[in-house]
Amino acid sequence: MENVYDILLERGLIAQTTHEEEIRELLGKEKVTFYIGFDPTADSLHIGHFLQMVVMRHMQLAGHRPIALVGGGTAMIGDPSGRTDMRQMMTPETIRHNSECFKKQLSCLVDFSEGQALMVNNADWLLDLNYVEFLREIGAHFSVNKMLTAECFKQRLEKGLSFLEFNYMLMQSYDFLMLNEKYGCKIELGGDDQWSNIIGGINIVRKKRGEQVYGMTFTLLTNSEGKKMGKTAKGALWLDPVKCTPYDFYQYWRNVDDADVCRFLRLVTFVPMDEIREMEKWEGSDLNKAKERLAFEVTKMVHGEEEALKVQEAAKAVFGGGGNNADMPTAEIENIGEGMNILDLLTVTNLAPSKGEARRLVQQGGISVNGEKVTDTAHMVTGADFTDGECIVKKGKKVFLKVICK
RNA sequence: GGAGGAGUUCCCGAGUGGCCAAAGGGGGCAGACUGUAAAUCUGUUGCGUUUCGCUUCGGUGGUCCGAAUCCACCCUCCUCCA
Repeated sequence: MENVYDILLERGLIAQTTHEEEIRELLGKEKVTFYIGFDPTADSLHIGHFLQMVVMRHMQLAGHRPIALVGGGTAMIGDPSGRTDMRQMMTPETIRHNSECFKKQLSCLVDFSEGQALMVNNADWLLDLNYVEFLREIGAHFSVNKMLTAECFKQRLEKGLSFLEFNYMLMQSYDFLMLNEKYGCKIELGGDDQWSNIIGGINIVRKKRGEQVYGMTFTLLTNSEGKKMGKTAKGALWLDPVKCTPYDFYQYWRNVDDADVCRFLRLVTFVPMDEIREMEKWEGSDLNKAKERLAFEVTKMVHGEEEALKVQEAAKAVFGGGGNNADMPTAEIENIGEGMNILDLLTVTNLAPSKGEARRLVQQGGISVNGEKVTDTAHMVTGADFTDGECIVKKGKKVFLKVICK
């Protein structure tokens, strides 16, 4: 069987490793327990976490044992790495709720059955720590001088960094120590912004237990311009279908830049490399096929095959014209009565956030009703526009909405 | 604790009494071109009952016919000193 390290490398997932050769050898010869941490700062994971989940799956498929560490304890502190502002403090209740949500979402790629993967919460050991003891045991091994030079604090040193957050690195390092002690965890994985925190953990495990452990970070999802991915108009690209509908999720991937398709196929899907290499030769509008594949594969993993097929059909119907539009996004309105002004229709269906914007959209020719462009802001939409109680409103080129009249 | 400096619309940033719903850039949205791509060009980007009205420049009060702009107090952040 191919070494999973080579697979990760080939797919472009690996950003940095502490000991390349040793890690590769270790992964090739035995079942290794490794961990990735997730801080429960929201009630859903997003696409950035998804990449970590993909890595866990690659590792699990290769026979290794993942530990998903939920940062119930560290979330009480807030990770300052690479951030320009302080995180909002979270209440213990929120953190607990969020952790529960994570568990469900992680299960879509990671198999937690029969101890093949573990899920633990660092609140279990962090919350009961004794301050003085902790300082003596762990704090003594960290050099402030060194920490201050760490890349992850750089921005914060200009803006201000509270002592609370400064301690985050110690907490996360302690996690590794505990996981190593309890479960024999040997590798810590994480996003590339976690590099400093991971190094801290490795050092403390070596100092306290005399054991050599390893760290590896993964590429952050960025587009060809180096910007962070996963931001949509509505916010982050959440995995939760309520916070980001499967249709929107699919469309997001369907619309990535030409320059990014193949890289994303490598990073976030399990499409065999042979196929991807073939797609890399495609050019021009042929790339649309690759984008379709990407969108379908990712949606399938997150929302299931059935849902992925549905939204794919919906997308084809909508953009291809005709066909089944049963799964197009919809909005309901109460009663059309004697007709409704187009501006009102746009605002009540949330296609436009305000009347002013609705007016602008109409004036600039961005709105169509049943395929007919509407340019008059006084236009009335009447019962005659509804067939079987349905009416299709299009905003711009890509946003379709089926309005249902009850 | 002391001395300075700053807080403007989604973001950066100009604006130091009326011509300010506030320059410029970024981002967003829409139009043209296309391939549901990129680049480019054009328009637009507080809210509304839209040749007009209303709300907004950290907060609260004040001066003035009139305040983002002046005054007082407060809050937050930054820099230097302790």
